[in-house]
Amino acid sequence: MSVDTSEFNKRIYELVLLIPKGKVATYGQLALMAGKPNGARLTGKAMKNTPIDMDIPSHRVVNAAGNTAPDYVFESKRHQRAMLEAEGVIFKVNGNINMKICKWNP
DNA sequence: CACATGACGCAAC
DNA sequence: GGTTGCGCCATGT
Repeated sequence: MSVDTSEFNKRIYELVLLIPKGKVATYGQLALMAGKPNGARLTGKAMKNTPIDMDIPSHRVVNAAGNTAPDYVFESKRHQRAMLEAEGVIFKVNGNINMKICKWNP
């Protein structure tokens, strides 16, 4: 267990908390901000490790393609898409998020 | 200790 | 412009 990983996850959570409503961030984006240019996969692991009990809007984190995560990680059913839509995130007809508009730009 | 897997990203086809 | 393959880091078997 590298201590660095723990710090990384912590940063990821902080960043996710900073994602404004109606916007979404990509794994690569968060990973880059957290100090891991190529740690996109680590971001995913970090999220998976994050208990939904917290106030972390993990549903605002999507992949670069604007595709939402599988339902099994969200114990709260497949709410991710619904929640995002409720927050104003625009989904394209194919089911992907319109990153052009909804991508978080800090 | 080596191989396989994963809420991924980007380059190439 | 959609699809396929390889690469990235960390963890699990």
